[in-house]
Amino acid sequence: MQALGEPASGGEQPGKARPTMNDVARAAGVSLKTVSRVVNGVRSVSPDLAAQVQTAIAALNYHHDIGASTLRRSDRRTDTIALLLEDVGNPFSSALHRVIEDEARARKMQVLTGSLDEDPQRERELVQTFAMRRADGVIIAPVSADHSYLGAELPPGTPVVFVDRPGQGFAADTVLTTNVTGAGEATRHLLAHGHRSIAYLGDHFHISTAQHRYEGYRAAVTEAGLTVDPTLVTHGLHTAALAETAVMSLFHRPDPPTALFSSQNLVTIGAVRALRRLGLHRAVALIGFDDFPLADLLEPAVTVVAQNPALMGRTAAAALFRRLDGDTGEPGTFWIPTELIRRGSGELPPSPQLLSGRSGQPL
Amino acid sequence: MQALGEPASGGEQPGKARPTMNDVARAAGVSLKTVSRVVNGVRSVSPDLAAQVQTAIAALNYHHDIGASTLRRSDRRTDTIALLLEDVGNPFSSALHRVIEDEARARKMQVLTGSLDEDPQRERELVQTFAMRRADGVIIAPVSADHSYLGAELPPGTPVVFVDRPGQGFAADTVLTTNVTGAGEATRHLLAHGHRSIAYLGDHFHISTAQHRYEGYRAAVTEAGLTVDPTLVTHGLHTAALAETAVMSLFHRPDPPTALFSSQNLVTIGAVRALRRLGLHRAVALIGFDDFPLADLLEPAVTVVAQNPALMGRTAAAALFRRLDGDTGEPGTFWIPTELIRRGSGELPPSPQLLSGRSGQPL
DNA sequence: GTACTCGCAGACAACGTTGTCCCGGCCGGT
DNA sequence: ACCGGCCGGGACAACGTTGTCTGCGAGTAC
Repeated sequence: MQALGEPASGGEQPGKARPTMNDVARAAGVSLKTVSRVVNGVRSVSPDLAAQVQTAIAALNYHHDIGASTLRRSDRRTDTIALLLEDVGNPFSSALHRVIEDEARARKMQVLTGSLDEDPQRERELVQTFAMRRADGVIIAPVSADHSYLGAELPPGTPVVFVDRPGQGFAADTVLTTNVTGAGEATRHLLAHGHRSIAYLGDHFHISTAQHRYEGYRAAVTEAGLTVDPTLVTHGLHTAALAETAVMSLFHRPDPPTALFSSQNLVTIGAVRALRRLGLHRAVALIGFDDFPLADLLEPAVTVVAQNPALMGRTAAAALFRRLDGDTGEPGTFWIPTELIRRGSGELPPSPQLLSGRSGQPL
Repeated sequence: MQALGEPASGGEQPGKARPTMNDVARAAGVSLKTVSRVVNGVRSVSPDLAAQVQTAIAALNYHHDIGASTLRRSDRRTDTIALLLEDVGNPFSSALHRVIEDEARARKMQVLTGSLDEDPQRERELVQTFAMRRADGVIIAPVSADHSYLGAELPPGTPVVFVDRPGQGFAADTVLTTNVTGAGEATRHLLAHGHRSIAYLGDHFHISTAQHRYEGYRAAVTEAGLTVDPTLVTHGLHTAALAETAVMSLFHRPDPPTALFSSQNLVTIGAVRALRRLGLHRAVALIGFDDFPLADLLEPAVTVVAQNPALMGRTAAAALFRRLDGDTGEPGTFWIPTELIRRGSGELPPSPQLLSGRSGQPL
């Protein structure tokens, strides 16, 4: 077996460390600065000299040191953007990550990512770390309730973009889903199919998207001339398991709802599980906020209000790059629309069985 | 509205750039080196001097520059690890990413990620980029057929770990799923339920995991005293759509299989879609390699051979860190076992309807 | 023919930090 | 009282690169 990490090809002095521009200059018989010019593609070097330098670079297997370069350059660019997400492992975050990586690649920039896990402390730590690494810009799906710290942490002029949730106390471009509108549309869709008793299943209420989705639900119910029944509203459902138990208990009451609106992915899945266990999956209407893979293959297929993470990511990246290119206009908010995808679960009519339950018989 | 990116708090000279250790030293009335010592937590500084320095740091809002620090330090550590994945947006890759981020965090290291999209060229480019950024170590889910270039690209001694697939031409620690065994177990499970005609649905055959999973299928079929029917073997199914059409055509023949083994996530999903469309989802047995969310909520729930991306990621990170800590032993291969999860689709018996099809009637 | 310009290349300093060396003072032992 | 060792702290150089300035030779306009 080959020795560990041993270079396969030659071209290097055995005992020496990596070659520097100085070594290349010596080997090519030119000055250090000329090597620098060649490496940076400055056109003023004569072609034959440039060729000499290239030969020496290849012969010595020279590698440019971006760190040293960044230190010396006047613009101090690291060609790095910092990306702070809820959890790089979840589908929404990783979809954002992917498109932002693609946009960054087009500008020859690299992406440093970190997961926040709803922990404001972690958010600050990561911003600090990325600031020490001199990231050129920061895209944050914020978790903290106060972002005024960004002013002190980041060098003045560092572009920041908030995505998915608004930031507080720091003016920056912001990319948001039309949460109120989307949740309203879902709720109205259920109302239009005859439902009058629609339960709301929400994530922690301190999360701004959860607040807005609840607001959309509330507004739609109120517009329809109904009042929101507080016993049909649940907040704080952060996992599928919590959502499942919440839905189970909803249907152990004498007057269960005939439809569910769930404000988030995992909650929707928990709701599906609960309805299955109760045998009510064909009886209770369900619309979930945020699409998820295989929603179309469930029985019934799940109607959702789909977000557009790809467009959100592209928009956030574009906003960041515009700032990096020197735009210093007022920060703006970009609204990314949702799309109601009808698949079946949201089009179920109110179940007579459940309605009869209202007259007294528990399920 | 607040001006863009304007610092909220004071403590900085308006026209000046970020303060350096020199500024802090002047403000604290100590030498530059003492500031460095305090920042690096060297214990030999007297407590009161250290306090003075800390005060100055806070007053000036000083931020350490890791780039300059790295350049000067003798060990040249950047506390960065490079992670090259198939696609940071797919569930398997992002699961790996997440655990590796967590392990890195425990060592105060950051992760630079990039997606390869099955493109060997892209793999080389990213390795080059990350080498210029002097990543301390590299974890690669390889795509290239030849990794001897790593020897020239990376500084000698840089630890490399291959994950999910083996690397070629460069000796390094490797973390692999037991693909042959897992695929064999799935196939034997189908055989044990009476199936004699089991189709294999595979990804591009140049992908090593696809080869190994096919090998496990082939071995199990052969062991059972049967011969592999080449018309039941399909390679090159890289998307769900391709898999769907492949399965459709499998069942438009007079002697369709009674069971399917799909070698990959998207292929499994395509197969499920096809069986649904054919109305055969309760008639044809199916086992998929690699688990996926909601597999348990489909009808019937999908039996899978689950991989363990979390354990793979932890193992890869641990191997990398061991090298960073100085271990120079022979590189090894770590095998991560699979687990057969019985959910229903893999336990269906051969369908009489399909078997009768064999005597002549097309479906 | 001279002066001016322009293209090209090199010498030198500097980016912000840490490694190395050295100095001054304090301690304890004789 | 003197010496040796130790410890806290500072001066200086260096990491690998690029910005700036200067010099040289050739081309061009008068």
